[in-house]
Order: sequence, then structure tokens, then C-alpha cells
Amino acid sequence: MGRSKTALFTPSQNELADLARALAHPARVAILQYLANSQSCINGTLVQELSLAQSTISQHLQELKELGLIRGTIDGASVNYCLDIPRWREVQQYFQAFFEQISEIKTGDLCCD
Amino acid sequence: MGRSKTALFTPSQNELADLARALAHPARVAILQYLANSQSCINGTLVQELSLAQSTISQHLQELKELGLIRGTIDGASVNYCLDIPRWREVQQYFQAFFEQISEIKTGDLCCD
DNA sequence: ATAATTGATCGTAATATTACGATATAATTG
DNA sequence: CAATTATATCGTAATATTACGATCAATTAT
Repeated sequence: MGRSKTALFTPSQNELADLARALAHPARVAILQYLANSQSCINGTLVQELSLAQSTISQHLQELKELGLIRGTIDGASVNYCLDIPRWREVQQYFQAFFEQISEIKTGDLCCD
Repeated sequence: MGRSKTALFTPSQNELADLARALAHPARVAILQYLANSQSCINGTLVQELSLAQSTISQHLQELKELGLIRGTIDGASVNYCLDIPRWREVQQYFQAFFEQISEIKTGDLCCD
């Protein structure tokens, strides 16, 4: 974030920004969609699906994991990644609240219309 | 984006990622909230509101403008910034579609529960 | 016309992200 | 046990973002 200024903003603003950052890369969007559609959600499968290096995908997975959006459970030599559904609903709420807050505004209220 | 790989992803994935990137900084979240709540939405007011340099805020405003999320109309020496409501609804739809796509999945479908 | 105000743009430093190959770790197979 | 497979982590280069001061362009006020 350049020289970091997170302290200037509310926890809620920082939280939304963090969640948005999770979706702010097409590879992570693709990963989430793939996990949503697939029963066999393992890292290896993703490497074939997206054409990115294994280490790159692992890195993206870690980021999603840190934000709690996905969970990984060890299954022998491989890892089963899947969406964390409860957390996901929470995130959806967060975005929805933001969007509602914004679109509450009636067109007539705006200064430049 | 490091070495850019946008060509690997669908237009839809890239579009969502771009929109998410717009929200991926607390200053921009704050700007959008402020514009939503305020009738007097001018750049100068924002500089007092957020404590960031004028040039920094201008930069954030340009980013939001490029994505069509806000519009600026010149009003004498100053500029009136406001949300682009129609575009905003479009964006909301975009996110909503994504969230619905994700949460269509029933818990039982997942491999690691 | 000059000065003051407003906002955009430029240049640049600090920092963060993205991507990859190489290597490490852990489980599985032969 | 050695080889293989699956994933994580490290190191690092390329690129992008964030932030600021300085400056420019336009408008308004004196």
C-alpha cells in the first residue's frame, strides 16, 4: 500500500478493502469459481485448469485462506481446498451492506445530475 | 500484476477483478461512502475529510472515474464528483451474480466438510 | 492584470503484488 | 529405503500501487 495509512480508516473500511483485494485478481476469481463448481477441489487440478505455475497458485490459495474464504484439509499427499461457506455468506453480507449503503441514495440527492 | 496474464482469464473474470480492485483500498471505499452521503461532493472537501494529500486523493478519484464508478462535472473552479448511479447498479449486479454463482453450492456438495 | 484557489498531472520514493524456478517437506508407491 | 507425487515455501525479478511534493492549467477574486 505504499506508505501504509490503514490507521486513517475505519475497521469496516479496511475490512471491506481487504475482502475486495481478495477478489482483485482474475486468478483468484477463477479459483473461487472453480472451487464452487467442482467436487474434486485440489491444488493439482487447479494447476491444470489455470495455466499458472504451481507455486503461483499455491500463493493465491494462501491469500484466500488467510482471509478465511477457503479452507484446506489434508488428504493423504494432497490437500482438499474448498470454500468456507459460512464465512462466504458473511463476506457476501459485507459487500451487500456496502452496496445498499451506496444505492440508498436517490438520484435527486446528487449534486451533479 | 507482475508479468501480466490477463489473457489467461475470461473477460468476465477480469472485469470482476478490476471492479474489486476499485474497492480494494480503504481510501476509495471512504470516498465512495462520502460521495453517497454528501450533497457537496467536491474534491476539496474530501481532502479535509480523509487526511491524505490532495494529489493522492485526485489519483484515487481518477481510478474510480476510469472504472466509471464516479463522474465529475466542472463547476467553476472546482469539480463536482458524484456516483454514477446507473453504472453503480450494473456493478452491484456484477458482484451479486458472482456471489450467487458461489453460494448456489449446497454444503453437501463440497469435498472437505 | 495579478493573486488566490482548485484540481490535475509529473516525477519519484517506498512498498506491495505477481510470477516463476528451485528447493523443502510430507505422504505414497514400488 | 528409494522414488514419486503433491503442496508449501524461499528467493528474486518484473511490475503495480500508494503517497507525496512540486508544478501546471483553469477559474475566480481583488
